[in-house]
Amino acid sequence: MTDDDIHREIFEAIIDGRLEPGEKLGQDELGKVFGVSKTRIRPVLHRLADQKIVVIEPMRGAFVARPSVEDARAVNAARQIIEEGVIRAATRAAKPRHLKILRQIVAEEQGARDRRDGGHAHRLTGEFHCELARITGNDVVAELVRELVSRDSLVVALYQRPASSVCSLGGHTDLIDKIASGDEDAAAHAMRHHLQDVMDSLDLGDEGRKAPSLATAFAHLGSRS
Amino acid sequence: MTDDDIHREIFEAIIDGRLEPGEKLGQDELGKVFGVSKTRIRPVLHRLADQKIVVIEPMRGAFVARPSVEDARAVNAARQIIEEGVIRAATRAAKPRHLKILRQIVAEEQGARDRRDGGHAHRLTGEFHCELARITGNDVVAELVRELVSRDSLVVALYQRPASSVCSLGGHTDLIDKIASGDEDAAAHAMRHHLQDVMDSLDLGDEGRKAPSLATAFAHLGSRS
DNA sequence: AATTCAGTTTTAGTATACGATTTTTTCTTG
DNA sequence: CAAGAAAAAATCGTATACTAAAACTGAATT
Repeated sequence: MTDDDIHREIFEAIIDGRLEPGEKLGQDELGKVFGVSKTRIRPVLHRLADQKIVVIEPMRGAFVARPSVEDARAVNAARQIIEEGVIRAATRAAKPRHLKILRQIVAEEQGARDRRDGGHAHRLTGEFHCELARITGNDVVAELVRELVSRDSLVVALYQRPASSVCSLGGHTDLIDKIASGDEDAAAHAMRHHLQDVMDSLDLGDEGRKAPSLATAFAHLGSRS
Repeated sequence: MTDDDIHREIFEAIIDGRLEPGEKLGQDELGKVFGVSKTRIRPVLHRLADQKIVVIEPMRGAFVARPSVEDARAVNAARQIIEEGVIRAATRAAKPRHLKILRQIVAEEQGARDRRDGGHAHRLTGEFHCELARITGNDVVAELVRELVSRDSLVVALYQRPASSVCSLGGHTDLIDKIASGDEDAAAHAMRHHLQDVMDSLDLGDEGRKAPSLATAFAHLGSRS
C-alpha cells in the first residue's frame, strides 16, 4: 500500500460521493483503515488540501471540502477560461482517432444514463473533458484539466439538482461536431456555453443542501431572534 | 516560522537560482537551517514536488528539479494553450486600470533590464503574466498561471542563453496594445507567438548546461565504447 | 593500478511518544 | 431543569527514536 494508493483511495471516495462534503477525516481513523500510522496519512491529507478536495482547519483536522457558491462559480469560470484554450488547441490537433475516442465516451455516457447509473455517467462526463485535453498531446495541460474537473465534481456533488443529469446530454456531441468541423471559434464558443449550461443546471440558491447552516435549516420557523 | 514560510523560502531560493537545479535537498540539513525537525521539512518537500519544483527519488531524497528538454517544451506548450484562453478572457474583461498596472510592470521590467538586474527583470516577466491572469478576476485561473510561470522560471534558469534577456522586450507591450484594442483574436495570436519567442530564445540544444550528463560532458572526446 | 566487496556511515522513511489544543462529558450552580 | 464551568477524553501537530536502504570508505584481490 503505497502513498499514492492511499491518496487515490480517499480521492475516489470523495469524488464518488462515498464521503460527503464536510465529513471529518480523522488521521488516526484513516490510519487504522489503511493499517498505517497517521504519519503517512498527514501528507496525503495535505496533498488533497492542495487540490482543494479537502480543507484543513488548523488544530481541528481535515474535512471533505465543501466549496461555497462563490467557489463553485469560480471553478466553473476557470474551466470556461482554461478549456477555451484547450478546445482550440484540441481542434487544431484533432485526428480522426481522437474523435473516435470522444464519441465512444459519449456513447458509454449515454449507456450509463440509460442504466440510471448517475455516478458512472458523471464520472464519464469528467473523463470526456480530460480526454479532450489529452488531444492536445500535452501532459501538463491534461493534468491541469484533470484537477479542475475533479474540483468541479465536488461542486456538482454538492449542488446538483435532484432530477437533472440529462442536461449535458447533447453538449458533448455538439462539442465533437464542432471539433470535427475544424472551426476553432465555433468549438470555443460551444465549450463556453456547454460549461455555462452545466453551471446553470446547478442549484446555487442555497449554500449546499447537505449539512446546511442552522439558519437555513430552520428557515421555515421564521426568524424570531 | 510556519510551514508556508519554509515552503516560500525554499521555493524562492530555487526560483531565484540560489539553489541550482539538481542540488540535493537533505531533510536533516534543511531542518537545521530552519531550526525544526525533518518532520516538518518532508511535507514541504512533497508539496514542492507536486509543483514540479523539486523531484523526489524514492529512498534517495529530494533534489531541485532539472526539467528535461521535453519538460521545457511541454511547459511552454501548456502555457501557449492555457494562456490563450486567459488572454482572451482578459481582453474581454480588461478595464483601463488593468492596462495601467500592466504598463507599470513593463516599465519596471525595462528599468531592471537597464540596471542589468536580470534576476529582477525575469521575476517581473513572470509577474506580468500573473497580473494578466488576474484581470480575469478569477483566483483559480490566477493560481494556475502562477504555477505554470514558476515552472517555466526553472526552465529558463536552466536553458537561458548567456546573453539573451532582451528577447521579450517588445513582447509584453505588444500584448498590452492588443488587449487595449479589444481584438481578442489578435491578442491570442500575439500571446502564442510571444511564448513561442521565449521558447525559441532558449538554448535547448543540450540537456542543460549545469551538471551535464557524462555523455555530453565528454562528447569532445568522441565515442570510443 | 583498477576493481570489487565488506564494513561503516549517512540518510530517507516510518512508527511511536509527547505536548498542546480542541471537543466532549460531567458536575456544579442559579 | 438549564446554563455555565471544570475535568476528562480525544485528536492534532511536532519531535524523537528506530529501521532499512543507499552512499561512502578502505582494504583485499586480480
